[in-house]
Amino acid sequence: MQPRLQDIANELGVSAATVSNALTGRGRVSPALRDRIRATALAMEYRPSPQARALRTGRSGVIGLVLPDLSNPLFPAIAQAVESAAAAAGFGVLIADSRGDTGTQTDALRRLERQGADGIVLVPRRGTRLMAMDLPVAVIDTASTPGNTAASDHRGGGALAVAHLADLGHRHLLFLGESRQSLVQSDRIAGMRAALTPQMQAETLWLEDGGDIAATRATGIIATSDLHALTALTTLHRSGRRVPDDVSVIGFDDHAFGRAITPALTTVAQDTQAIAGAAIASLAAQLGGAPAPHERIFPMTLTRRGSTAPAPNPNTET
Amino acid sequence: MQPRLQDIANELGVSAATVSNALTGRGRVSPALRDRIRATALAMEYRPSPQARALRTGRSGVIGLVLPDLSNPLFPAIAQAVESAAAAAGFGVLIADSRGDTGTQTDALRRLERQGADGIVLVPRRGTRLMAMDLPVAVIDTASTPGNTAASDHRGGGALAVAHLADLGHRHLLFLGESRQSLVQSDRIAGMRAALTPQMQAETLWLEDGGDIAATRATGIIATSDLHALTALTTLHRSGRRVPDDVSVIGFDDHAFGRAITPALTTVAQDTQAIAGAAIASLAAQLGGAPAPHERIFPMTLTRRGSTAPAPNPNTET
DNA sequence: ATCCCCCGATTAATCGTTAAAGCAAATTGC
DNA sequence: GCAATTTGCTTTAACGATTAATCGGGGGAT
Repeated sequence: MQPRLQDIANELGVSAATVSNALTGRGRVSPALRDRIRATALAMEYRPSPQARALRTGRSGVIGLVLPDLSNPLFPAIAQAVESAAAAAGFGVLIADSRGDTGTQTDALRRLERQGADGIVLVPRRGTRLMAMDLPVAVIDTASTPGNTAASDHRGGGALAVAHLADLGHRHLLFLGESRQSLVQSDRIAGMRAALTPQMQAETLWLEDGGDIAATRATGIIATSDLHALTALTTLHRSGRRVPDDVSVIGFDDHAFGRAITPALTTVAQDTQAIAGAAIASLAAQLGGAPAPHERIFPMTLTRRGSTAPAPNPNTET
Repeated sequence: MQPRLQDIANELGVSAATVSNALTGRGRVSPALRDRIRATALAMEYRPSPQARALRTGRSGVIGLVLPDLSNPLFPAIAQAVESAAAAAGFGVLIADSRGDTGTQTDALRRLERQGADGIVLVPRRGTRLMAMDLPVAVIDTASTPGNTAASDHRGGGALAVAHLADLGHRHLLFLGESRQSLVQSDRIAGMRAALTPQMQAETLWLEDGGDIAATRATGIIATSDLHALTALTTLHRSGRRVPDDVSVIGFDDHAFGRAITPALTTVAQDTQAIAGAAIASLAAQLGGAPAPHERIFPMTLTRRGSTAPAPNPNTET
């Protein structure tokens, strides 16, 4: 059986309370005894019972992570970052996948609460209305979301992509989104639009409307995600246009497959580490009694790979 | 404050133990009182404290999930399936990402144990040696792994892919793997090899060795994952070979991007739901005192999409 | 020498739930 | 009709940690 606090106490002829004080460093224990206690605790491979500690202190050391859909390539990166930030802060991470549905999302939040999570990191399903919870919550979405805690500067990211293509001499762009409902996507496209120079023009194609990517005459395509960039890239290939020779393509979020394809995908990435860290820090602060820190926005970075190149000579076009 | 068992007891003038018995249905309570108790518990929105229950019963209702790498497109699907199977069985899921490293994997296992997981679902890093744990563990890997609990029939999956190409008249195949160390990959390729008909020939290319995919004269390529299939597909496109007109390509695991590309990727998928369900069932059985059920192997299924077509006419080749 | 204070430890009370034992009343068996 | 169960509920005692309250004693100040 696992040794308990009392076992260590018996071993040294002291009380369990003293052992607790020595290990947590909170009470008053003489330095000499403290060291002896720590040494024997180590020797006996003592592990405090998380359940007992949780019961007494009201803190489980576990936070919940609610994601819209793990099978969407966008989210595992966030999950990974949150997990590692949480682990670094001494928290475990309970996951819950809301599978797209906002109802399931509510269930997931309730379930995590029931399971004793100390706080929750929520990546909200689009169109979610935050319900009142008696747990600290950190929201990762966009600056446009009320109650948002940490997010990337999606507009700035969009601007980065446009600036990159502008530098390469592109004048005619296509912005590729999937759903107008997604705040992240519309923020990115808003940023793109705002960064256009007077010499440039751009059209926007929403995949939810249908429409043929290959029909465009744009020389640069910026998709709101790597997934749609991939669609663009393969569709273009198939219709005989070459990437990046004829058309340049940029994606978002730096998914693994972007490096697996030929040409590799130029992409605008989030600093998921920083965002996850900020979310966890916000929870930790709230748990420590501090008010929720204000929203933090992190810049995105563009990674240039093979899918972008200087615009083709206009003379050979038309 | 949350109502406690005692609060409900006071409300009805009974003892806390009776309330506990009524709610869990374990002790002896008259049906009439049981219903009254349940009704008031509902009315007072009573939620049992997971920590107190865990402390008393020694069961936390949480299982750990250890994955090699969430950023690898292969694993989120498994995570999602495990999460939903666990939720259905009333378990929460604590995730831990071992980030490739076997050392981190060991740490992750220890951490989950410390955090009070009742059991663990482990998708082992290649080359992992299972250490003895005093927790029930379910392993999801391959039938070739000693101690495996649930897995796909990877050999059978490989055979399916070969049979599909054989049906389409392909005679010369290329098998594309990444690492020989991966049991999953080598099992899949072994299955492919075994399914070759006498008229067929095949070469194997391991990406860890380097080598040019486009250099092959095979008319059918089977990659051990969608990711490598994607590499093959785009590399072929780039070198002027058309998919599926000149070369057919098959991947594994049915990742989301396989449907986003043009042509959509024919792929061999695992029944992740069934596997996750079996893993959770195994843990539940072990927690219930039963011996670990024997290994379960689930068939894979091939989904035909646009990347496979009849072999080109040999006359036009050469 | 006396008083006081603070250090260093102990005691005891909780946290909320459940398992086991106990006990009176109601029911059964013969 | 009386002993033997069964029923329905209560009491008691943990589970393993934290923490407020307490207490003895050594040392410094007066």
